[in-house]
Amino acid sequence: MDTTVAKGFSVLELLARSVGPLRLSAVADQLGLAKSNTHRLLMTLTDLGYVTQEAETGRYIATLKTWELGAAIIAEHPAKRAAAPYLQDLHRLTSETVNLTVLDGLEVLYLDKILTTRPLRVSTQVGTRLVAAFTAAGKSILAHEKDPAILLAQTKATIERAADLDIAAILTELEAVRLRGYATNEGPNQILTIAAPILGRNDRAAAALSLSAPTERLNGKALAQAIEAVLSTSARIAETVGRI
Amino acid sequence: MDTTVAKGFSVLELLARSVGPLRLSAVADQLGLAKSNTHRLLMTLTDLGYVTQEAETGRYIATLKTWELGAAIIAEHPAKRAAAPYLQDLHRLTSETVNLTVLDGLEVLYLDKILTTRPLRVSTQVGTRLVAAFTAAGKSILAHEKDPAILLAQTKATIERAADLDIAAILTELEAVRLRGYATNEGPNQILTIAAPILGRNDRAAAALSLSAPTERLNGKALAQAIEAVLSTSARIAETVGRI
DNA sequence: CGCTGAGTTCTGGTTTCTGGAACGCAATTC
DNA sequence: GAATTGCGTTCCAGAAACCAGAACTCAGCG
Repeated sequence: MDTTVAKGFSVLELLARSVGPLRLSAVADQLGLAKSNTHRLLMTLTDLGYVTQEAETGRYIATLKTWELGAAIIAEHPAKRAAAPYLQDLHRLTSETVNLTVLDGLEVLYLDKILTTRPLRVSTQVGTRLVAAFTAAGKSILAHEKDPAILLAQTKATIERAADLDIAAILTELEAVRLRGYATNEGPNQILTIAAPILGRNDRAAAALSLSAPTERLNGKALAQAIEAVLSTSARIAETVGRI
Repeated sequence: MDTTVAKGFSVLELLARSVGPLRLSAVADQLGLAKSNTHRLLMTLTDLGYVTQEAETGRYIATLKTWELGAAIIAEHPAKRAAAPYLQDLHRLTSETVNLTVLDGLEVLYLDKILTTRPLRVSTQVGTRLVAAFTAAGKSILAHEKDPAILLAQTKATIERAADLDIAAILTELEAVRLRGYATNEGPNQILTIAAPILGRNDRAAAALSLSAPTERLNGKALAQAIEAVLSTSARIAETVGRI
C-alpha cells in the first residue's frame, strides 16, 4: 500500500467533506499527521490543482477539479446513461421530483435527480447516500436481492441510526413489494416516495427509479397514476438496459 | 512535491477520463510508469475505494467515490448554491434549457444545468469546459473583465482550436455585450444561446446564466421575452450574492 | 507443447518521505 | 512596546516506503 497516496487522498476527502475552508493545523490535527507532513501534502495537492488557498487567510479549500473528474466518471456510468432520458420522460409526465438510485453496499446512492416544478419542501442531494432499508428506492431493490434478511441484519448491526430496525416487519413488506412491483415510503415533512426497481438479468435490480411528492398531491387518482407512471417507465428502462 | 501522490492522482485521472475500463499495461504505458509501480498504485486506489476491477477481465475502472467527493464539493460552492433556485425559476418560466457557468482561466466550466422539457438536439454536459470566447456565457463574463484583450490573446496563443480567433471582432462584440448586458452565440445545430453575467462586487462577473434553444423557438417576441427573463433572473441572483 | 502476452510477486538498493525542532511572522496580551 | 502565543514554513538526519527489473504464473493460441 502506498501510504503517501492514502494520506494525500485523506487530505482531499477531509477538505471536500468539510463545510468551510480549513487551516493547516486543523487538517493535521484531524488526520493525526505532523504539520510538516500535512504542509507538503497540501502543497502537492495545490500543485496538482485539487486544492487552493484562500487569498487572505491562507486556509485551504478543495477546488472543482475533483468535481470535474467525478462528472467525467458519472457521464460514462451505464445505468445513469441508459436511464437519463426516461427520467426526463417521467418528470415531464408527472411534473414531480424523480430520482435514480443504485444500491451500494447497504446504502442507496442518489445518481440523478430532476426537481419538481411545483412548490418543494426538501430533497436529498445527488451524490449522497441513505440507508437502503429506510427508503422506497432501497426497499424496491432489496426486495429483489437473494437474501435480504442478511442485508437487513448487517444494516441493523453496522449502521447506528438503523439500530431500531424492525427486520421482521421490513421482510414482510419486502415480500409485498416484490409481488406488486413497487415500494413506497413516507419520509419527513409528509413526503411520499414511490419506487420501482430497474431489473436486469436474473431479475436482480441494477438500480431504482423513484418519484417523490407531498402526500397532499399524491392521493386517489393522482397516486394511482404516479404508480403506473413509475412502473411503466422503470420497465422501459429495463428493456433498454437489457438490450445493451 | 510528493511524487507518489502525484502518480496516484494521475492514475485516477486517466481512469476517470478514459471511456472504458483499462488494463494494467495500458495504464502503465500511457503514464510512462513501470508495470510493478502501476500495479501497486492501482492496488492502493482499489483499497481506498476509488478504483475497482471488472470481475471477468480484471481491467480497472474508476468507481463513483470520486464523483461523491465531487458532489460534496459542488454542494458547498457559493455561486452554485446561490443560483440554483433562480435557475429553476428561469426554467419554469421559459421551459428551455438553462445553464450556470463560471470562468476558469480561459474556459467556462458548466456548473449546473436544467434541460428543456421540449424536444432537444444536443447539450453540453455539466462538468465540462468550453473555450470562453466561443460561448455566449464566456463572452458575457469576458465583457466585464478588466483586460479582455489579454485573455483573448492568450486564448488564441494557447488553445489550438482557437487559433483562428478574430480578436478585433470579438473585442467590439464584447463592448456591445457590456453595454446591452447580455451576449448571444449561435452554436452548431442552429442552437441559439443567450447569456447574462452575474455581477458581484466591482462589477466583475462571478458567473453567468444562460439559456439555449433552437433558433426556430427563439424569434421575434419569444426571443425578446427570453432575453428579458435571463437579464432579470441574473440581476436577482446578483442581488442575492451581493447580500451574502 | 512451446510461445506469447498479460498480470502478479519478489527483492535489494535508494529515493523520498517523515517527524521533530527551529525559525519567522502576526496578532494578542499585558 | 515588550512578551507571549499560535500558526505556517523550512530544514535535516534517520528511516521507511517506493521503485525498477527480473522472475514467476497463468491463459490463450498456433
